[in-house]
Amino acid sequence: MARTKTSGTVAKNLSSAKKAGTGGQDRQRELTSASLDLFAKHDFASVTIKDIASASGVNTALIYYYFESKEDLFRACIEDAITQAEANYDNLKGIHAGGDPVDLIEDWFDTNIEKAATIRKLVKIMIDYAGSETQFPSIDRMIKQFYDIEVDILSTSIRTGVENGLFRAVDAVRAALFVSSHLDGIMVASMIRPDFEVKPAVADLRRHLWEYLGYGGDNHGPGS
Amino acid sequence: MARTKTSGTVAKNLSSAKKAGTGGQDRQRELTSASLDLFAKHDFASVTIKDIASASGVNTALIYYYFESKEDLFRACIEDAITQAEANYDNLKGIHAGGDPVDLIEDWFDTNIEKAATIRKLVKIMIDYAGSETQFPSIDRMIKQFYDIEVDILSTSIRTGVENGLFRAVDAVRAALFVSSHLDGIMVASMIRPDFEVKPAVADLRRHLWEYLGYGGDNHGPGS
Amino acid sequence: MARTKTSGTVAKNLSSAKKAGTGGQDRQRELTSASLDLFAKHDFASVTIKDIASASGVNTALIYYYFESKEDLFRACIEDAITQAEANYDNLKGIHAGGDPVDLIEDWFDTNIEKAATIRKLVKIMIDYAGSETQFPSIDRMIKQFYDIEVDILSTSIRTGVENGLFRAVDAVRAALFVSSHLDGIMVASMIRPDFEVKPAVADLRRHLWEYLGYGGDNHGPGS
Amino acid sequence: MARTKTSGTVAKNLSSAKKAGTGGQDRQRELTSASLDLFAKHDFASVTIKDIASASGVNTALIYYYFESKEDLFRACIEDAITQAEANYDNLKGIHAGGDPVDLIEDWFDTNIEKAATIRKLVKIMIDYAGSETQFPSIDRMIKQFYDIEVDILSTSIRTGVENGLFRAVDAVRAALFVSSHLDGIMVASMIRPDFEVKPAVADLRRHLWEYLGYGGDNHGPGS
DNA sequence: AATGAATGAGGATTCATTCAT
DNA sequence: AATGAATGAATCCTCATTCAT
Repeated sequence: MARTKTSGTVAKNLSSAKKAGTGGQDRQRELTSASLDLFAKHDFASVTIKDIASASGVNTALIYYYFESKEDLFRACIEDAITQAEANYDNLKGIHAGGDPVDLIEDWFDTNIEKAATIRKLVKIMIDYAGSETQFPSIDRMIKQFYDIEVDILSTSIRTGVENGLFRAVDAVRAALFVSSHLDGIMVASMIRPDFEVKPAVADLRRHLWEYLGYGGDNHGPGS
Repeated sequence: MARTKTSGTVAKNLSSAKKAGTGGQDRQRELTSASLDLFAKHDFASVTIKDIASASGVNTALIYYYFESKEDLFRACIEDAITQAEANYDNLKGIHAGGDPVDLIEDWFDTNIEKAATIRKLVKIMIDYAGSETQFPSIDRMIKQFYDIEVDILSTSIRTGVENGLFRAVDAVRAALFVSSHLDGIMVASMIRPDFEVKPAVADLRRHLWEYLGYGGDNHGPGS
Repeated sequence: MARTKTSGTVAKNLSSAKKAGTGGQDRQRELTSASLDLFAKHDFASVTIKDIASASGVNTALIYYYFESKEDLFRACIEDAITQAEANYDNLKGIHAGGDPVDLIEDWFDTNIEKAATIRKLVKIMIDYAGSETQFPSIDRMIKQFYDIEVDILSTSIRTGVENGLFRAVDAVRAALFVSSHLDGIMVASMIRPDFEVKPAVADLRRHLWEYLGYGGDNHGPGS
Repeated sequence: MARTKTSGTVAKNLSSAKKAGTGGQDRQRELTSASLDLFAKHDFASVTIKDIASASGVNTALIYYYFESKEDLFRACIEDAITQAEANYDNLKGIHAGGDPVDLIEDWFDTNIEKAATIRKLVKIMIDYAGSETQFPSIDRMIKQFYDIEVDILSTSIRTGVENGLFRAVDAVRAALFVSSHLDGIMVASMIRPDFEVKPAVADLRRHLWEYLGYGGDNHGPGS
């Protein structure tokens, strides 16, 4: 059964192009990109505007030309990160529309392994956001939407598989939620624990899922 | 099957005391406790010494009488939190030494539901620590040890169950790690996602585990 | 007794032009005018170039096309304001050259009531200038000249009236100075005090003057 | 007719005592005093916290120990200045309660000559306040009250004098307002005009008033 | 003539930390 | 053991000004 590696087709933006033509648009992305990296590594308060400016190779004041405040930049970062992540998922949905649910789930795992670094950043930044003083309704909405999409992709596939008689009759939403939150756990564990590795953990989760769904465990070996 | 509630026996922590006086010990705990709450809510850099002083009802300068620096206080906090969490596990081990592995695992779940708030704080603070500039070997050691204990408790029980023929023959360590990181995921999900609830999620994890271990799914309903 | 309204003939200012093009002249006046309003409302340091640009509907950088610096623009503003005010007085002198001193003084009062807003701005901006770090000899000269003209107009008229036997024998310069500084007081009072009104205050000053000069108090009621 | 020079009896606070005992109270006054001088010379926006700190010989941060913000300090300054000025007037009223109105008015002029520097500062700072963005109801109230007191002192004396047959029958309030706003004019003129001097101007105002009130012009010579 | 983008200098404010008491 | 006062070093943000187009 051919597993389509879709990684190549996923969004390719975010390159640090310096003045490529569109003017400020590029600079703006440059800045959010650099910020995202920093915010994903340290927390909001620890990252200084100067840090971001240095990382982007621009003057501190320029950041205020593009963003109203540090918080505004932070918000733009989360928005970017989520938008990106959602794009991955949309892409997945597009490719596998009406296709094999097994394929889609396999691709979902592949994508998450491949984009592990990005997802980790997103999870980290979301945790910080959750603990931050000021909340933005727009961000709240996006976060909810992001997880809704994730759970939707998985639960829909599972349900389809169940209906097709491929999988055991399970509660599709509950299973999806289980997988989704486990993935969060993997990201966090990889932040906290010394030698916790994402890849094998995701592979293990995949194996568990197939077993749980009662789907033949032949060719679903460790993806690495 | 009686489930022993072990929550009553909480650990007596001990941190980098500067003075040995009994009165000071109390103050010190007061301070670490207040700090832990704050550090668990916001991140290290966002919590100011003044915040901690206010929350503890003392003067800012007094904190420096008990702790060398903000970082020192932070370290003491993590130490406290971990020590406390470990005490829970030690307690568990003590009570079920040589006993029924099913009982122990059940109790482990109960404890985690009961102490969810504390565990969450610990996870949050560990994430912040992971992203912090300065690392302390002592903390690194404690974090590793904490997870080792957790995995040890679970894997030992599973292995015993397998040996006793209670459970299916599974890789005990791998299963333990799976459960452990899933629990992290639950804590994080409860931070990030709007209406994610810890209790049902833990109950679900418990159900999964029993099913995975092939252990009869009769009396293991949602634990309150 | 016909009171000639001189208000129609406002001065055509001219400031430190950088370019002589007719179009530029307009823009320049636009800028000084907008600036004058802002400087009259707030103080030099509080008014930003961006404020002025916004108020004039132009780009920030354009201001530097017409003026060398913010200070230069400020100087141009004062110059404009003074030039304008002086023009009013010159006009007055022209109209009443060799005429009735009573008429001239009456017209002086009328003008000051009519142009109260402008005079207020000028007074305010002069106060700011007085407290500013950098002084410009040209401005110093203009301020002195402005007050000299004012006092000259009044004192000349008074002296003429005295010589003609219309007024009591008073020290003309001292009386002029009295009136002139009282007018400043009225402008300032109208800035500071909640319900101080310029018109009645000027009317009162006028009445005082006539009484002081011993000039019949029949038709000199509240102007307008 | 003995003119009581009351200047000695007027408030003697505001000395720049460095840590004299009351603790922070002194420091606070020290800071407002230094600030008042600066705010009276330049405008709010031009005076930097650093300037104030330097002038007071303290660290910049200390200012924020005593005041919430620059604005708060500014407010405290105005309050101090007005309180001081009102104290002068209260003093005046106390001394001349039920006494000779001529004496009181004379003393009022003397006080204003003597405290000219202080009054000037107050007027200057009030003008700046009037043009400032944020208004404080407390300050608004104080300013109104200050002028009310001033006008009250003068008008009451005038009215008494009229009733006693000492003065011509004039509109007491209008006359008081005239004098009061003329004094403002003197202060402002002394800021703006190169060689305008306060003392002779006040002396001139005094002479005018007596003449206007029809009060014998013998011994009321130039006070300087 | 006009603008978007970029920058250096500075300004208000905060914060961890110390010191004298 | 506890506190008020004091400070140096950041940090965020603004602003006048310039440059390329």
